[in-house]
Amino acid sequence: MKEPFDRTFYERDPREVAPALLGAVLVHGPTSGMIVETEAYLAERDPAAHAFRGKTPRTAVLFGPPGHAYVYRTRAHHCLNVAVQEEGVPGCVLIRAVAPVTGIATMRRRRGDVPERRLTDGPAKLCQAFAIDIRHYGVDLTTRDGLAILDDGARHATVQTGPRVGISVATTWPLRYWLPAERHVAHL
DNA sequence: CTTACGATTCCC
DNA sequence: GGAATCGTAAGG
Repeated sequence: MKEPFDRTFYERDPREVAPALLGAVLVHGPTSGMIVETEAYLAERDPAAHAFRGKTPRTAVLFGPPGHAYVYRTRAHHCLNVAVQEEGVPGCVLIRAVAPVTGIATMRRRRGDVPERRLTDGPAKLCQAFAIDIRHYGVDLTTRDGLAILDDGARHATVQTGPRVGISVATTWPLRYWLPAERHVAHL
């Protein structure tokens, strides 16, 4: 039986948590999927991080306790992150892609007529497929209720790393992590 | 109040 | 390559 990670799992540096999240299962109602791609955003000196310019109403949850969802809107889309590190330290991990496991028919209905591998291969695409939006801002991901991330109990020795995507600064930092040979990873 | 700008996606 | 599209943050 898969269980949520405990609080201490999320208390670490985003560069540790991001690869550790690969293989874990994102669950929301009937939909679930294995996390196959993540990105780390650092609490300190990371000009690409939303928290770089300090605490605002939008980024407040990043400064709160770890393991809570940071959902933000960009243009017409939503993205899901997990706040990590201890309270007051705004590190976070962006969930960039999952591989669908259950509720695929539901995802199809929400995503429209797209190829199977395009269902959840992007941060905004997976939010649409899982019906994650701003209402999930701040929700605790360490409980089984509602939106949750469950531990698959496996270790993933072969994690691929490379530059983050979609940003305009610090573009060469190798803070993107994904499972090799995964069809559902974006930009592959 | 006004303005600039996206941690994206989809279509041409 | 370019538009969609609107909340957020910063500045007047």
